[in-house]
Amino acid sequence: MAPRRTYRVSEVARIAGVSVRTLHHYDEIGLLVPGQRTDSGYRAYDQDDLLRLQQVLIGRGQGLTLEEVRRSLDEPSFDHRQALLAQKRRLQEHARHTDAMIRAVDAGLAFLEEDQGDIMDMQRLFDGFDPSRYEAEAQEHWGDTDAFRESAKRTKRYGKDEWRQIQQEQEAIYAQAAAVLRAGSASDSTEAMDVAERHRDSISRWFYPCSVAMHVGLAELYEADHRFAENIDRFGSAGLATFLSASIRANAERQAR
Amino acid sequence: MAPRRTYRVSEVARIAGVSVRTLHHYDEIGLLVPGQRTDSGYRAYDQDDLLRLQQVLIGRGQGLTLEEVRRSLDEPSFDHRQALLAQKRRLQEHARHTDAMIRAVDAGLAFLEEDQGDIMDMQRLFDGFDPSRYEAEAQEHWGDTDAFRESAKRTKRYGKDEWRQIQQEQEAIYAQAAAVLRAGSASDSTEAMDVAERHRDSISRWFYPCSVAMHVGLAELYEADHRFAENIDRFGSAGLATFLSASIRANAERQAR
DNA sequence: CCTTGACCCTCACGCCACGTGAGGCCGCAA
DNA sequence: TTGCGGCCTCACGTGGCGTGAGGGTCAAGG
Repeated sequence: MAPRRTYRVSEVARIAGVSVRTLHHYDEIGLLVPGQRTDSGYRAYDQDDLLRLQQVLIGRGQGLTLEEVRRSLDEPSFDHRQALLAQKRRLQEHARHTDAMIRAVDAGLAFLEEDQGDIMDMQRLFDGFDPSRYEAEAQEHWGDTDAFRESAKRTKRYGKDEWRQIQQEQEAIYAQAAAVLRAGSASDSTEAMDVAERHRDSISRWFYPCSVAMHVGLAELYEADHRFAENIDRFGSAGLATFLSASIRANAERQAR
Repeated sequence: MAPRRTYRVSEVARIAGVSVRTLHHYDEIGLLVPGQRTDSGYRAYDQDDLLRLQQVLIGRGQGLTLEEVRRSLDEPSFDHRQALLAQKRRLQEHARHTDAMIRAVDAGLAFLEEDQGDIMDMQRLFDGFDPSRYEAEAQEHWGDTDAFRESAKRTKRYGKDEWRQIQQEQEAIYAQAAAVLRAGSASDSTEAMDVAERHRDSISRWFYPCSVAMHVGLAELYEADHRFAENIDRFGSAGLATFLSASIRANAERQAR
C-alpha cells in the first residue's frame, strides 16, 4: 500500500475553513493531534485526521464545548457512521428550527405593524429562538446527558408567580383536552394532537427541552402513576389522562413523518 | 394612554431564553438599556426593549459581535422592518446552507464506506461548512462591510502552490464554459448556469464569500473591463466573457426563485 | 410589626476558545 | 547565500458571559 498523502496546517485550515491557530489549539488540548510530524516538526494531517476534524466541527456547531466533543469522540464505543447519521437527522430538525425562527420574525413584523401586543405575543417574539432548547437536543443525541438535571436547575429558580402561571397554563391545556374529548373527537384527530403539541411546548418552556420521544415517556408515566392520572382527570371526566396520553403518542407519530 | 406594562429581568430572561447575567451584561455595555428603573433600582423593560432584544439575538445568531450589533441598531437609519425582512431572507439562505451541510455529511458517509478518497473528496467533506462564508454574508446584509477586505486578507496568505491551483481551477471553468458555448447551448441553459454556479463557488472558496448579487457585479466587471474580457476569451472564442456574464445573470435569476 | 424567602442590585474574579504578535527554524528558488 | 514564505513554540489579550460575595427590596404570613 502506498502511504497516503498528508496535509500541512495551512492546507487543512483552508479546506476546512478554520484558522491555523484553531488547529494549533486543537492540537494543544489533545482534541485533534495530527497523525504525524515531519522531521522538522511540521504537523502532517492524514485523511483520518480530516474526518475527525469534520466531527469536531459538527460537534462544535451543535454548541458542545471542545471538552464535550473530545469525550464523545474518544469514547471507544463511538461510531462514526452513527454519528453522521444522527447529525443528518439533527440537520433536518435544524431546518424545522429555522422555520420556527421565520415565524418569530413574522411575529416581530406583525408587532411593528399592529403597533400593539399583549403578553402572549411577546412570548411569540421569541418562539423558536431559545438556544438552550437546541443545545440540549444536541446533547440528547450525543448521549451523556441528564435532561432532568436541567429541569431541576430551572425550577429551583422559579418563584410563586411562575408556579402560579405554570399551573394556570397546565390547567388551560387540560381544559382544552377535556373539551376535545367531550366533543367526541378521536385521540388522533388534529385537534387532539394540537393539544398534545401545546402540552409538549409548555413542558419545554418551563421545565426542560422535551423531545417527542421524551413526551411519549411522559405519557406512559401519566398512565402508569395514578397520582398523575387523578390530577389530570380532575379537569374533565375520568379517562382524560388516558385520552391525553393517546393524543401524545399520535402526535409523536405525526411529527416523525 | 395607559402606561404599558413592564417586565423584570427574570421575566425577560425566561421569555427570551437568555440568562439574567446576559441581560446585565447587555445593560453594562450599553447594548440594551432598559427603558426605566424602579425607585429601588430594579430594571424595568418595556415592549420596545423586548423588540430590540429580539434584534440583538438575531444579530448574535448571525455571528456578529455585540459591538457590531450595537452599531447596526444604533444607526439612525436603521429600519426594523427592513432588518426583519432581511433576516427572513437570510433564514431562507440558511435553509440552503443546511442542505449543503447535509451533503457534506453524506460525503463523510461515502468516505467511510468507500474507504478511499482523493483530494477533491476531502474538499467536499467540508463544503457547506465554512462558517466564514455565512458570517460575512450576514455582514453584507447588515451593511457596514467591505467584502474585498476579506479577499485581501485571504490572498495575502496564499503561496505559489495555491495560486497555481487557483489558476488551474479558473482555466478549467473557462474551458467548460467554452465547451458549452461551442455546443450551441444558450446562456440560460442549465449547463451554462451550472458553470456560472461553479464559478461563483470557486470565487467563494478562494477569495471572498460571493453572493449571487456580488456575482452579477463581477459579471458586469468582466464585460466592462476589456482586460478581464480578453483574459477570458483566450480560453475559447471571442465573446466567451460575454457568454459567461450572461450565464451568471441567468443563474442569479434562477437562484432568486 | 417583624420575619422569611424569593427576588433584585453591584462589584469582581474566572473561563473558554481562540486572536495576535514575538522570536526563531525550515526549505526552495533566484 | 540570501530572500521569502511557511512552520514552530511561547505567551499575553479579548469577548461573552458564568459564578459567587455582599447586600438592599418587597409581598405574604405569623
